[in-house]
Amino acid sequence: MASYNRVILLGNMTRDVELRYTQGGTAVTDIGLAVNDRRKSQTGEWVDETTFVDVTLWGRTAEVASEYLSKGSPVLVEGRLKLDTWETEGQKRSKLRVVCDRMQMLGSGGGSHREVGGDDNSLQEPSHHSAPPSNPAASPSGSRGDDFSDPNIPF
Amino acid sequence: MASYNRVILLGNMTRDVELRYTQGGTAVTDIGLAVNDRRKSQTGEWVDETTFVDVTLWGRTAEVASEYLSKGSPVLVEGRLKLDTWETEGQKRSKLRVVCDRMQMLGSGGGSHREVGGDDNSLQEPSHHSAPPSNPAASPSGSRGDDFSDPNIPF
Amino acid sequence: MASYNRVILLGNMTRDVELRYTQGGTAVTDIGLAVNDRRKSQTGEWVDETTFVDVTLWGRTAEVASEYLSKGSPVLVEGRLKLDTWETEGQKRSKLRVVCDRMQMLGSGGGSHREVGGDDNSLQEPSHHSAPPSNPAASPSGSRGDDFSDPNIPF
Amino acid sequence: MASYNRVILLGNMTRDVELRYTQGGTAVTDIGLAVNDRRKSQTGEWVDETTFVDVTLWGRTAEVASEYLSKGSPVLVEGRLKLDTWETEGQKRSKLRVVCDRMQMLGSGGGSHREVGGDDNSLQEPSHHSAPPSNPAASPSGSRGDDFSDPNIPF
DNA sequence: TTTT
DNA sequence: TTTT
Repeated sequence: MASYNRVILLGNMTRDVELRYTQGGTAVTDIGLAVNDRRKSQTGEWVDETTFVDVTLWGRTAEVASEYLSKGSPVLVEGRLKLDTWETEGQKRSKLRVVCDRMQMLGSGGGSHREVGGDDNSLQEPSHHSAPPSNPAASPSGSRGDDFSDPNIPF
Repeated sequence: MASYNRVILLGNMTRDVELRYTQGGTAVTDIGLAVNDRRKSQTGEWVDETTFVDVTLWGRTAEVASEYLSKGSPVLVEGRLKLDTWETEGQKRSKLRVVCDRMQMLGSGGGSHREVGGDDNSLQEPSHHSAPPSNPAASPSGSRGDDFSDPNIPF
Repeated sequence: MASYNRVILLGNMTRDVELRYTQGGTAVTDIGLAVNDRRKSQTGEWVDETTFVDVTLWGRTAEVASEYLSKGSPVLVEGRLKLDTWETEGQKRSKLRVVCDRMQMLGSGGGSHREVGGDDNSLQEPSHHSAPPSNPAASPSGSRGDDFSDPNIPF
Repeated sequence: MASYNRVILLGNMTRDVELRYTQGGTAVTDIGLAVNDRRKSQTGEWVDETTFVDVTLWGRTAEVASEYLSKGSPVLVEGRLKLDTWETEGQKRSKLRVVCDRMQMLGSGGGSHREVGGDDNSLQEPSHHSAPPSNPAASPSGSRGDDFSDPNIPF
């Protein structure tokens, strides 16, 4: 019953980013990632083995990728495996891809520190994402600062 | 400049959960985890090596842990390393712990499927946590269902 | 140029283990894993989303799986994504699977502590796998104990 | 009983590498890693939070680090948490560090593809690391090539 | 004890 | 300070 699903990939983008938008206005994109692995063959030479993976980025992560990344860019993504299934001419088909939770750009050029996705990284309310939605009064935006002033929580 | 920080531990709790609350009303707790590793010694016997780690849980995750877990419970946590630093008698001290993003209970008894933390796992807006806060109109809660009806996004 | 490829899955086996052997006598098997994820739908109910993944186990790991696991068994695997490619009727096809480096059984019944794969977990020579093969004299099996007696390395 | 222990860090080295050797001739080093995290403070500014971690590298991995890395170098390490314990003046002390299984250099300058640690990445015998060392006859080096020619194993 |  |  228990389960866990985590993928961490560091590779290079195989194409430029093409942003789409849902009807609700949320940005989405499927980037292609090439993850290289060099392994020694039986004859002793090094053989490159490349794994091509499609990675879906949502929301702000997709927009940041679109703005800063392009074909060839190195990038680290963290996410989960997802299985898409569909039918073509009566044939069941399926494909694994990664849905990204977090993206870390690794551009050698830029010096910008950018990680997107995951929680919103706010210090004062580190776990707002797991706060009970049924009790919005527990963390109104106006009172968030209170948490941080708690002397017992040196977060 | 780029960075990444990820820890995944599966172990047993070394004590019961003691919930605390910040002034803002957010639940917090530091659980103790014992992670066992069995390694072969030089004489060929198996030697157990245990790593004890303190893991901080926030918000709903802390509450769920408090409700369902106790000393001895197996649990999987995902999070990041965090360094606490302080001074005692003029001595600088520091300690690594883990701040949990996600928790997965592994109780052999219960059949309940429970994973907490991370995003809120809502299908219709998978990355709301990374949505641009500066543009709330782009994803008002009343229109979230729209995203899901988008025919081009078989998420 | 840099790359990294890591997958960690916890799920249940979708079928029994069928061991095969290479001509060289190495055991191998492809297990099926069902990784469940429960997410909240737009209407508020919990929807189960299952990701089916094929995972290849090699050597001792395959043998242990064959001995202890069967359809339904919970298991945690760590490995990397691998892309298989082939042609069917002139059509290029490909499929992602996971090649397992490490397996951890999670059977609620058994109390046996078993993790297989990865290094051989020998305390006295923790990194023999990355020892220089060009200098076998540096770590002959007969002298391995020496490492452990090194007073400066409280490993 | 089950356990899992995995850490993945990407950061910058806080000092140059100082190689040591065990009596058995195995290289070892403890590198310092600074892992930066930028989080938004309650007042809306970005605050940098740095986690300093000691990471132990063994064998070939230590040597490669010593050769190619220095203070400031970006590097990705994968390993496990380990708890060191000792006594000072009757006081029990302990410290968490990471023992590295795998290292990936991320030098912006070099174009060299280098990952060290883990298995030896040989295509023809992917899981030799989990082969029973007590039975070398099961995989003599002379017969390793056979595995690869197995038509049923498109590894 | 600290890196970008 | 410790869990199975």
